[in-house]
Formats: sequence, C-alpha cells, structure tokens
Amino acid sequence: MKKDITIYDIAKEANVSIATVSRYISGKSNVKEEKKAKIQSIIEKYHYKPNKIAQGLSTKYSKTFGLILPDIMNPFFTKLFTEIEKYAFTKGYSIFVGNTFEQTELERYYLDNFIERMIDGIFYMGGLLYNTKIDIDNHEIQRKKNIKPLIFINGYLKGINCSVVRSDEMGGMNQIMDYLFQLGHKEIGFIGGFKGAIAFDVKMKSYREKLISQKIDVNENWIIESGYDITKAKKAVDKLFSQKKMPTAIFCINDLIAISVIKEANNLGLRVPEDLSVVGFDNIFLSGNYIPSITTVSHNYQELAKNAVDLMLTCIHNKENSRSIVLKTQLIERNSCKKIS
Amino acid sequence: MKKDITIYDIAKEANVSIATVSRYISGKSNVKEEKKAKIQSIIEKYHYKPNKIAQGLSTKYSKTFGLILPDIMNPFFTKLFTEIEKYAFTKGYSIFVGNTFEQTELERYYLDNFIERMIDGIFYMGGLLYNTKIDIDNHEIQRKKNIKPLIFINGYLKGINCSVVRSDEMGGMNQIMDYLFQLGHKEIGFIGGFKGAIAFDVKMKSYREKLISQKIDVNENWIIESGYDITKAKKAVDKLFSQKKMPTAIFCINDLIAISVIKEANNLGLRVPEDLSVVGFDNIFLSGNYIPSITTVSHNYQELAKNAVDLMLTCIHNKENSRSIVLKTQLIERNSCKKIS
DNA sequence: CTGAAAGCGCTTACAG
DNA sequence: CTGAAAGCGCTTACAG
Repeated sequence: MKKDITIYDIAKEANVSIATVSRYISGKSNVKEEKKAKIQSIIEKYHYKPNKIAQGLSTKYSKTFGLILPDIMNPFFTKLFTEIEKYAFTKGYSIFVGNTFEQTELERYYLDNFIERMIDGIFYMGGLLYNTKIDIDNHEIQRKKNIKPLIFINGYLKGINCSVVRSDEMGGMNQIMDYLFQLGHKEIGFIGGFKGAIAFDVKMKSYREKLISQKIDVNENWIIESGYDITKAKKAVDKLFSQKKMPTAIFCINDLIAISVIKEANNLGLRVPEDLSVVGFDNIFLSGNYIPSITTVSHNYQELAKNAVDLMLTCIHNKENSRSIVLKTQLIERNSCKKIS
Repeated sequence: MKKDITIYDIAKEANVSIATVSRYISGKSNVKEEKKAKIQSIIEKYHYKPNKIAQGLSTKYSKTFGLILPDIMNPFFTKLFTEIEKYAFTKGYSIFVGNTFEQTELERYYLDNFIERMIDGIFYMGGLLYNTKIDIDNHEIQRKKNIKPLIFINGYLKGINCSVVRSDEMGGMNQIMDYLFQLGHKEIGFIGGFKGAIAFDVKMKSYREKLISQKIDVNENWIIESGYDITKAKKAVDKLFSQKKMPTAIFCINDLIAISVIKEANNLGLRVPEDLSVVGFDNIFLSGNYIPSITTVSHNYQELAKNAVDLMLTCIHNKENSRSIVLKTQLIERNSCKKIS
C-alpha cells in the first residue's frame, strides 16, 4: 500500500504549479504546448489519476448518482440499473444503488446515506412508490428534493412536484387488454401489485375501463393484490385457482408474477396457454426463455435510462423545472395466450 | 438547492469548536454531557449529516468498495451483489459496481475509476477471470492490488497472490456427477464457459476425473464451451443436438444456460427430464420456478458475502496476509433429471 | 498563459 | 475535556 501520488508530485516534477497541472487535466484552460507534453509524460510515468473525492469536495459535485429501487433481484430493475449505469458512466458518473427490499426504513437510510455521500442527484424508482402509506413520508422526500435533484422513473409520489421519466404503462396495458379481447377473452384476472402504487393503479385503471368499454362486469374475486415478488405470488395464484369460476386469461403485473402463475398452474395440472392464457409486463430477458415463452409488454429500457440521465444532467446544471417524459411501450406477442371461441 | 449546513454551523450555534462537534459525532473521544446534548439538539434541528466526502479526504477512507463483475443481469451476480451490499451497508460501506459485460477494456476503466474514487477495497468476481488471455493483464491487476486491498470472490488470477473467498465448486461438481451416475447416466454432456476461467476449469476437472473414475470415455463432442450468457447458449445446444449420438444428461455451467438448454430442447420436441436430464449450477431464484424445476448446486450466498466483507475489513485495518476461505455448496435436487436404466 | 492563495468540510495530533 | 491549526488533494477566482 504505497503512498498515492498527487497533483503536487506531478507539478513539482514538471516544474509548474499545481494550478497548471489542474488546468491541463481539466482541459478547461489553455496550457502551453511544451508544458502539456511534459505534464502528460509525468502523469503517465506515475499512472497518476486525479482524486475524485478531492475534486468533489472542491467542486461540490461528486459525479455520482443515487438510485433507489425496491428489489434489484427483479430483472426489470436490474436491467434499468444496468442501462443507467452504462450510460451514466459515459458521462463520468458512478452509481450508488439503494436496494430497499420494500422497507420504508431502509429507504430513509439510503436517502440519508446518499446525501452524506454528496451524490449529485437521485433516481427514484420504487420503495415508497410501492407503498400505499406514502403520505407520511412525503415531507421526507420533499426535503431531499430540496437538497438534490430528484427524478422519478416510472412512477411518482403524490404531492411531490418532480421530473419523471416513464413508460406509457397505460398504453401498454391498453394494448394487452385489446389483445386479449381480440383472442376472445372476456374473463380476465389481475394478479400482483398493491393499490396506491402507480405501477398498479395505472394498470388497474386501464383494466377496469377496458372491461367496461366491452360491457364486461369486473369480477372483484379475480383481482388479487399480491405485490411484486415471485415468492409471494404462489399463494395469490392458489387463491385465484380455488375460485369456483376461473378466468380464461390472467394479467400479471410483471413477468416474474407471470412465471409464478404459469408454474403454479402447471403444478395444478393446468397447461398454459391451452387451459389458461397468461400475460406479463416488463419483458424481462427470461420471459422469452420460459416455457411457454411469455407474451408481455416491453419498456424501452435504454431510452428510459438515457432520458433519465440526460434530464438529470440538465437539472443539475441548468436547474430546469420539472418535466415529464413519456416513452412508448411495445406489446411482445409470444406463446402464453390462446385464442378461444 | 439551499446551502448545505456544515460542522461549522453546528459548532457556532453550540458555542464549541468544530473539533468538539467532530469528536461528539465520531464518539471516539469524551465530550462533556451538557455539550453533547446541546450539539445533538442542533444536529437534529438542522438534520445535519456529516459530509462523507470530506471525511474521506481527511481520513483517507471513503467507506466504499468497488465490485467488479462480468454481468449483473445474471441472477448469480445480482444475488451476490445484493448480499454484499446489504452486509457492507451495516458496516457503513457503500458499493460501486463495475459491470464489465465481459469486456477487458471496460474492466480497466472501472478499476481506474475505483481508484480515482478512493474506494477502500476491490471485490473482484469476474471479468478477466472469465478471460483466457489473462496473462497480458496480470500486471494491471497487480498494480491495483498494490494500491488497494483486493479480494477475489469465487475465482482467482494465476500469478496474483490475493485473498479469495469462494464456494467449493469442485465439491459441488463432484456431487452433481455422483448424482447423475446414481441415476444411471453414463453419457453426460458439458455446456458453457470457457477454458482458462476458474469457474470452468474446476468443473471441467471434476467432470473428467469423475468420468474416468467410472471408466467412462470422455466424448469431446459433448463438451461445448459457449460462455455464460443465456443468449449465446442456443447455438451451443443446437450444435450438441445435431450430434449423431446424444448424451442422456447435460451439465450446464450455470442455471441460465440450463434454462436455455431446456428451452431449446423443448423447441426441438425433446422433453426434460423424460428425454433428457439437465442440471445447472448456482441455484438462482429462477431455477426452482422453471418448468421443470431445475436440479442445481447452491452457493451459500449470504456467507460468501459476509466472509468477503469481513475479510476485506481486516485487510484494510490489519493489513493481513492473503487468506483463502472456502464455503460448502449444496446439491439441490429438483425435477430436471430422470433415472434411466 | 501562469502562480500564490483561499477554500471545499472534515479529522486529528498537539498543547493546554 | 477542549480549541487552534495543519492537512487531506483538489479547483478556481484573482492578479499578473
């Protein structure tokens, strides 16, 4: 563990001031050509890298973002994280992720931790968003938002005026419903999520409106709020399957739940799509590799990430007012649904 | 974006020096009770949080770790990351992840980035480990290792003397082979990975030794090195399936490949396990939810993470010499293998 | 184009 | 138990 070499060492050996070295490295000011060459060679000689912590303290920008999400084991979030991380990296930013496991408590810790670490902005994609008791915490987030730019991805908190970048989940859900109608389904179940979370509410709204538009009664027994976690879905499925009358198709709030539904149907001797049609949401990389492959709605992950980061960057530098960016979704038709008569 | 409040503001209002505030917060020195109370109340009043960037610069410890891995979309890595992040957080550490997408180039950038960000230690679980041309880069890692503690998780680099925390993959693979033998399989294929990577070499060693111990000839046509990525497995499977003679069982280097194999078998009209037995490795959360559920070997993720972080902590503070910690694996028997006669 | 100096927000010997 | 001061490694007006 040898001593780090600093800008002083470089300056000394190059016979210039540290200011000159700093200017050369940042490229923001002109430096005489001979000096440039000299400095560069010494930098290379020692493999010198400027200390970003020191830069951060000095400039007040740490070049890091914080990312709050409820469960990075869900490939939806893993994918979004990956895309954000990849794109942010090209802009010189690194990411801290706060995996809240859907615990409000942990979310608070992370938020504080991010502030302590001088992150330049917060991407918020879950946690409280998935909690119905959000009101209590509004002021908490609100305070953070007053300190650092905060951008919601695929959701928002009531009462907080923030920029948001999101998929058109309403549109996606509408496509799913239309698709199921087109296949002849009128009896459609809805599994997963919790009331009060945007990801749920939006889809539920479409679900009800679409059914009504087809003059189909909503069967409340076919709506089961069971969260987003694959481990909790089994029970929900059993509950649905124990109904006297079963729907012919089930919409699942995400692909993980869809997998769980298909798996449990299989355990109970029902085949998908022969005996039951199932559709998911998110188009995680596994949905195409499941048996059967799962019909779902895809987000444009890359664009979501790019837009979120770009928006964050303008928020940081131009203090821009809150904006809302909505991206198209796409129905991915695969083999988990069957036409019925 | 209001002005951050600092230790100076607290000190001023409490009528003490910043040193006293600092001592109170760190808890490392005694501070008179009245002052404590006063300071505490002011801290709470302003929601003051010490700036970790400044602390880092001052103490030389940023309280962050860097984590290098090849593909966080693979639930094996997501899980390991989650466990490390969770445990490290309890110790006050945050994590930067460097997702290399198996590109040596990116790995170098991340390594440099970590150093620039003054991370206190590096967890290394992939990237170059999965690259056969590691020799070229040895000195690269070696240099980093001389700057910061570096711990390998589930692998190591030849020629680098480093601490490593790993699963007993040899033992796990032996269990798999014994299990297959016990079910009557003698014709066993091997899909995934690349020669030169530890995760592959160890399993391959067991594979060959076990076959030989049973006096079974190794059929080189049944060994297909196709990497670790689910998207690249399909071709490998097709290649194996186009053979005149097929094995009765296939070992897959990880569960993602196993999923891919089962899926492709299914596409080709073969049923698992009736027509073909398949076993994976890693016990990702999906393997129990696939159809059929997949027999695999599980790592003790939580212990792996805990041991790695604890070891890192002692490396940082006690400059301890390199150690090797090996954790037991466990065969998880599910429904992807069949007894044959 | 360049350098001396102040400042970013902390910690920690040192002296009392 | 406490404070003044130096230092961590940078950046950036300011003056030239």
